Amino acid sequence: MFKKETEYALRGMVYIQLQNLKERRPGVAEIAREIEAPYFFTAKIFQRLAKQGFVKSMKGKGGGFFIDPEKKDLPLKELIIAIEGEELFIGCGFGLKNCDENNPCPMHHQYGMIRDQINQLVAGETIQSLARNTLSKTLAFSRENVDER
Amino acid sequence: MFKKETEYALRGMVYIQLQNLKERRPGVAEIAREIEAPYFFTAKIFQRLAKQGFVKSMKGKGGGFFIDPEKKDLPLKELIIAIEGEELFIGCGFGLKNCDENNPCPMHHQYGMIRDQINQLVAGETIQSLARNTLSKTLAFSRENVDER
DNA sequence: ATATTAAAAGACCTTTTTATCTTTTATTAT
DNA sequence: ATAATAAAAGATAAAAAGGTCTTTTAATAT
Repeated sequence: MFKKETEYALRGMVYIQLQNLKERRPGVAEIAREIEAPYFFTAKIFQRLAKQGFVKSMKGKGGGFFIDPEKKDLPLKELIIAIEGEELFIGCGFGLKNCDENNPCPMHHQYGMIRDQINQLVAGETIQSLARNTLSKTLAFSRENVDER
Repeated sequence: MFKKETEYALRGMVYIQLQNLKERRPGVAEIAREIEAPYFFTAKIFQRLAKQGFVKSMKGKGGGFFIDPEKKDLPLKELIIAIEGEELFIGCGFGLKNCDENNPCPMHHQYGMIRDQINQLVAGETIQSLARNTLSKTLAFSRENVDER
């Protein structure tokens, strides 16, 4: 569905957000290790995202990445479009350039529903909301490790 | 969503089926022209699909491609998997290798619904059913051209 | 028979995606 | 000040996707 670059970016952004909530600023080495992505590729991706303002960074000792609090509720869609373009969100399943209601491809209706659902997902979720999902899942999971006697 | 190769294959297969219904066997040149795909790339794609049995072909004068009547109700999924693999139908939206109910990615639930819908579409439709869609649309469209006085 | 037609085979090329590495610049703890 | 740390920049390279071309094989109409 998404490109590798997008997957790494999403995983990394959620990881950064989770660490930021603990008052930490992870560096590339930590991010790459935790999200299981190649170090240099991860570096390049976040360098680009920093330049585009999706993430902030600090150089030097104690430096690392953090998410601008003003941007933490930005829909995933904006981030994904910045990385891989909007083809997935507007394109035709058959690859036709002029597929619409008046000139529909053979899957027009069925594919339209899927595309709508994809749009709904990425427009509705944010890095913040995904981090919260993880947090509540982790909490639920760690509860199983609680000694309940 | 799909790879270019898959898009061309789907468009071409539906075109072949539509022509077969008119007792015609289109050649590569005609198919490529009609589906607006590069000639040699189209040739390669259908050569491969012929080898895999998704389509039959005849060489020489009057030759061309046609769909084995026994295969015309084969789900699109089989065709698509043969071309680009099954990643789209089983993979995690975050790109995690071990994403499941017990170890879900932050989008697990939401993405699962989309993946299910994709699977439903490609498992339910066939080249035959898509050709029928086109036919009924074309009919509806050409009706507008009918002089109704 | 043979000329013509059309697919099969496979070598080759280009672009995009994915990944790696080196050098430079900025920051901070000491 | 300076040593250590970490991101920025940018060159390079490997792999996959997308596309092109030439030669060979098979079929058929004449």
